[in-house]
This record gives sequence, structure tokens and C-alpha cells, in this order.
Amino acid sequence: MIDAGSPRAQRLRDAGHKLTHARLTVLRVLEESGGHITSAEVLERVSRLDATIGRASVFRALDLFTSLSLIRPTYIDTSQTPTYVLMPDGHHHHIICTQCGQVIEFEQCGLNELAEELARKLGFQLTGHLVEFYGVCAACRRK
Amino acid sequence: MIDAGSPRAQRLRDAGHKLTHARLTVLRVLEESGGHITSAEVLERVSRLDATIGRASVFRALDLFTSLSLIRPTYIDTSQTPTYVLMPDGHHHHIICTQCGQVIEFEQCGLNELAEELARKLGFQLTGHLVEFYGVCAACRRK
DNA sequence: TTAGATGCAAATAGTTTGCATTTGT
DNA sequence: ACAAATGCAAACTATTTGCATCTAA
Repeated sequence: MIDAGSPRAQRLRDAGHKLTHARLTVLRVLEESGGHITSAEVLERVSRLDATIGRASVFRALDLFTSLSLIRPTYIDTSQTPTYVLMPDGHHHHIICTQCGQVIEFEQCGLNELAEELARKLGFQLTGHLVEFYGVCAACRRK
Repeated sequence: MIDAGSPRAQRLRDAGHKLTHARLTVLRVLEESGGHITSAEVLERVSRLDATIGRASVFRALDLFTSLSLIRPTYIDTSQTPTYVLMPDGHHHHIICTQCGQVIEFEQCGLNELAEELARKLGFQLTGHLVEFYGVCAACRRK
């Protein structure tokens, strides 16, 4: 059995879902990915870890994790396969080179005041946010 | 001919592309959508305006517009058809209810300083940004 | 006039579904 | 024990491609 004690695995269990081999393998791949991974890559890495796990179960796990807000699909690149982003503590920030696709993460985002103001004004209970900057990185600018 | 004088149509022309009937129709649908629209809806509305326009041309137009940064694909909902967002001045902000899918837009984002700092530190030339807040809206909280 | 764009239909790629079987609790 | 989850393969859906034709400049 794989990493059945991780906080995310706990959240799965707490929500009343079984900690199956397929789900734990998908979870492990997501966590080892560093936080950004496409569905195609998840499929490939899962199948490399255990070729007997079916594609359908991978997609079902991704859907389940999304519904539990463990991950979130986003469109980072132009490709048509969604990129999943781990949501470790409710938010995520990156800066993306639209030319080479490089993704750099950063921590501070200074959005807390704005978040509070919006929540108050609109009556939302905010659970997280995603901030993406787009541009051309230093290396690509030189070309 | 449709709206061939709009600023976006001008940008198409300036980039050396022809202002064809198919492209102008897709552009019109995007502009009349209010800023958020899925590819499926674009297909449907374009075909309602002119059933002789082929699906492939619609996708080709969406790709072209994306490459010109007139629009940007994003993953607002769980659906597998991408949502395109008009990029009027390089950035776009929304707050999304993860329960009912409602999307509210807002203007101010207070990210200019952060953007400048990141650009300087990382050597990026920034072209835009996307800010998404997630949460549960007032109506869904009452349920 | 002619490079670029189109519409069509077939091909492809990604994801989902139905169902008999297996597994976590 | 048994509801939940799985793997498989077939079905679906969205998008892309090849190509002969058309059209905006």
C-alpha cells in the first residue's frame, strides 16, 4: 500500500472514499509531480508504476480529487489536455512563458486584502485562488 | 460583411490575416458573448448565424485568435470543453462559485506592483495575467 | 491573380460508460 | 459481507487534418 497516511489520503478517507491502490497511485504521481501535471502525464506515470491500473480509474480518480478540491484543472498551455494543479493550501501562483511553456512558481501574492473585500462585498465564502502571469521569459526574449 | 472595423478585426488585419466571413462571424459571437464562452457554444452560435460555416473553420479561428492573444482558453468549469475568455486589455479576473458554477467578474486587481517586481526579478516581459478566486456564493451557502 | 482560407468528411485523441469482477473496510 | 471501486473494451465527444475549392486583397 502506498502512502495511505498522507494528509490528502486522510481527506479522501474522511470524505468516505476508499483508499484503493489505483487512487493512492494517482495521488502519489500527483504529489511527486511537483504540483503541475497534465492528464496525459498522469496516465503515463501511473501506468509505468503499475500497468494493470486502467485509464478509466485514473480519470475517475482525477475527477474525485477535483470534486474534493485536492486538485484543480487549469489551462496553462495551449494543449488540449488539461493541466492539474495541486492545491496545497488553497492557492497557487505561477508565471508562465507563453513561448517555451516554462512555469515558475512564486509564493507571495498580496491578495489577501482584495480577497477579503470581495468575499464581504459578494457574500462569497472563498476557498482559494489562482494567479497566473503570462509573458516571455528572459531566455526566449534573447532569441 | 460583419463588423470589419472593430479594433479586434483591425488587429487581425494588422497581423496579416484575411478578414473572412468565417473569422468575422466567430469574432462577432465572441464579442456578443460578454466575454466568457465555451467552444461548444461558439460552434452552436456560429452555426445558427450561418450554417454553412464549417466546424473546422471555427476551431481554426479560435486557435488564431488565441495565438494573437485576442482570447485565452481557461478552465472555469469541470467540463471538458475549454472556455474562452476575451482579453480586452491583457488581463481578466473572475470569482467562481465552485458549487453552481456562477462566474462574477471584477475589475480592480492591485497586482501591478507585484507584476512589475516579478518581471524585474525574473527577466520576464509580462503580457497579461489571470486571477481567479474560488469559493461558494451567497445563494449556495444558504442551501 | 494567387496565397491564404474554407468546407467537407474522415481520422484522431482524449475521456467516459457499461458491466462483470475484485477489493477495502 | 457487501457496497464501492476496478479493469477492460467499446462508445462517445471534441478537435484536427487532408484536400479540392473558393475568396479577400
